[in-house]
This record gives sequence, structure tokens and C-alpha cells, in this order.
Amino acid sequence: MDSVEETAGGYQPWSEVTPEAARRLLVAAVEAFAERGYHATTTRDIAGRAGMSPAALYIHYKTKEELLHRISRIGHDKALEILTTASDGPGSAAERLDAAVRSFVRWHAAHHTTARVVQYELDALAPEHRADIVALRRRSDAAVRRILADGVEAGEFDVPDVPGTTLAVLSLCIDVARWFSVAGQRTPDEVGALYADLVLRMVGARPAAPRE
Amino acid sequence: MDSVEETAGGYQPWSEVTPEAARRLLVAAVEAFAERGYHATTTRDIAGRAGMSPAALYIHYKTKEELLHRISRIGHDKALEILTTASDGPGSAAERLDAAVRSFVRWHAAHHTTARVVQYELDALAPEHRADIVALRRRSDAAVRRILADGVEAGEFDVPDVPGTTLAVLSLCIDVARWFSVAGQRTPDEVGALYADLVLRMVGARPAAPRE
DNA sequence: GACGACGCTAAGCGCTTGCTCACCCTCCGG
DNA sequence: CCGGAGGGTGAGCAAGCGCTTAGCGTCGTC
Repeated sequence: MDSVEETAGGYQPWSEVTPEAARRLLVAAVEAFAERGYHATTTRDIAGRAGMSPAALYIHYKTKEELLHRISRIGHDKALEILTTASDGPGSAAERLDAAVRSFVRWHAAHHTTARVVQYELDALAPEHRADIVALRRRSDAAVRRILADGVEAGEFDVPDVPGTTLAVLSLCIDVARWFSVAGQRTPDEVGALYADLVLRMVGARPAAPRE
Repeated sequence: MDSVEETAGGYQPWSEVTPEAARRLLVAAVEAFAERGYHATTTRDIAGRAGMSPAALYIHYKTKEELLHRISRIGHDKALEILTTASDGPGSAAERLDAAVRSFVRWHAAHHTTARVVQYELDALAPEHRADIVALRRRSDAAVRRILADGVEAGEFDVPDVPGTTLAVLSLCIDVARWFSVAGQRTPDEVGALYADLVLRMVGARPAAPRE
């Protein structure tokens, strides 16, 4: 597995996870969870990938579920940051929507192994942990909805159903994590560009967007 | 759980699964897999939901994985049938695309518990079993791509990247299974109508479609 | 150079898992 | 009234699970 290169070579090197051994375990867990799913992954497998004994995991994390929670939390923080940056940024609604979709999709493609865990292992979380993740997701939803609402108000967009379209846009972007690189041959940038274009069409963007 | 009503009251009553006890087990497995995921579901849980002892499962199915395979197979058959019916049907490309998305989405919403298992538990399948499911998915992809290609050729659609847009359309529809009814308040028909409209916008449909 | 503190391991506990097996009903043809 | 077949059960096996605990080596500190 060349996963070390992927995470170490790229950005987001999980720098917020501070004891180095804890970071190694977390990265190993991301790989394992993405590959086989949370429930099919054993603590022995995670520790093994990190080059440690099974017991080492419990020095840095109380349970296997806490590991998932940490991963989910960091990932959702990043996702929310991407969306709010675009949402609060300058430019027309179309430009902001383009930026939001483009960067959100690019992240899901480039970090599809992390994204897969973050987006598809939600209900393996304990109820309390799930609650604070769900709160983050609602804020992501709000960020996108705001762009759409702004665009409609400014007459830039034609969107009969703003909440429904918000849901569809987010759903479309998130699902990139499921299929990306299984199909191969597209770069994250290319997928981001394609999806930004498709979403602008979905909202019936009129002028503004300096593209195509 | 009122799942019995859902599957018995609606269409697709799993009538193709012939010994009645085997059908009860399969329906129980669909519920359990959709709720907790394949790996988190125990054979005791499945048998319990079907009102049987754990050992009864092995009279009708060789392994737990065979159960998943049967579910996946039936579901993918249904999904492919829906798409090819629309794809081979009469009407303009826009009308056929509308029908395809509308019915495909409606199915994913109405049978979201089945769809969730079918679409998101693929890699719990054994390699040989996965292979024949993947073949079915490729045919689904081809059905949608054909509609798009027809529309472009006829000058009805404006689609720069047909394979990429095909992927996006299918991805959008499939992901309905993930979020539907968790959010609540929309009927399968409403989601189908919304999504058909969004997809027609994505492909830049010009005239034809007698809608909106 | 004694000494905790810390990061880690070997061994293993208690429990659950997928699955099996010996046996038991119930039905039905003769 | 018998007998065999097939759907079903209770008990349980081997293996694997998440997690714990006793102890070990290696530090920095005085």
C-alpha cells in the first residue's frame, strides 16, 4: 500500500493529531476503514498496519469507536471549512457556487479514502458522537443553501426548490467519494471542474460565471 | 418495525424467492443489513427477525454472504430493468431521460432500505459474486449513456462530457438511497420529479420535455 | 546511578461470531 | 399404522473479537 505517500506527500497530513504514534494509528485506521468498512476492520489490523502490537492502540484511544469519531470529526471540520470559505467568499453567487462545488469535490476525490470513512460510516458512531457530527453536517447544508438563496434573490439562479436542490448538490458531491478511483482515469481537478459546470446548470445560472 | 407492511403492501414482494420461509429470512436480512450494515448484522439477528432459530438460516442459504448476494442480485436486476425500460422506450431523448431518472429515483426512495443494501454493501460480496453484480452495473451505465448520446446526436442535449455526466447522473440517483427518509417529508414521487428536472437541466435539454 | 514516567508488548480473558450436528416434530403415501 | 423425507430446533464448537493487565525497556532528572 502506498498510502503513506498519499497522506504524507499531499496536504492534510493529519498534523492536528499530535503524538506521532497516535497519528500513525489514525492513518492506519483510515486506510482500513475505507478498505473494508468500520465493522469489518479489527483492532489487530489497525495496529498491524501501524507496525504496533494490538494493545498499543489502547494507549492512545479508549476504544475503536473513538478512533472513528476522531477521524469523522477532523474530516467534517475540513469539509465544513471548505464550504464556508466558498460561501463567505467574494464574488457573485455563481462564482461562489462554482468555488464551493469545485473545491468540495476536489477534496472528496483527492482524499477519497478519508472521505469514504467520513461520509459512509456515520452510523457506526455512538449516539452522542453522532450528534455532534450531525450538527456539523447541518452547517454544511446551511452554507450551500445560503449560496443558492443569494443567487435566487439576485436573479442569477432559477431554483424552484432551494432545500431540495441543496440536498441534491451536496449528495452529488459527497457520492464522489464512493466511486472515485475505482473507475480511475480522472484527476480530482477534472472531476471538480465537471461537477461545478453540472451544478451551475442545475441552478440555471444566467450570467456572471466566467466559464464556457 | 412496520417493514412487513412496506414490502408486502407495496409492489416487489420478493415473489421470486420461493420457499416462504426463505423469503421471510431474506426480507429480515434486508432490514437488518439496511439498518446496521452487513458486517454488523449477525445471523442470529436475521433469524430472530424472521421468527426462527439461528440454525434455520442454513437450511435455506449456505452462508450469510449468499443471502447478501441474492438480495444484491435481485435488486440490481430490478434497477437495470427500470433503466433499460426507459432507455428503450418511445419518445425523445429528453422524455426518455426524464422517465429514467424519475422511475430510478422513485425506486431508490420507495425501497430505500433494499436500495441501501444493494448499492452500499457491494464490497462485502465474495469476489466471484461481486463480478456478476458489476457486470449488471455496467449495463445500467450503458443504458443511461445511450440516452445521453442519443440526445447529443439529435441536438437536444448539450453535454461536453458524456461518460462523466452519465456517472454523475447515476451517482446522484443512487445516493438517494443514503439520505431518503432520514430527512423525511418528501414522497418518492416528489423526489423523482425534482431530480428529473435537475438532470434535464444538467444536460441542457432544449425543447421536447413537456414539463415545467 | 537509582528512579519513576512513559510507550509499548506478550499473553490472555470473557464474549460473540458464523456455522454444524444430533435430534425432533409434522406431514403424507402405502 | 408405519416409515421416510424435509423443515425446524437446542446445544455447542472453533475461531476471532474488543479490550485488559502485568511486566519490560528506555528515557530524562536529580
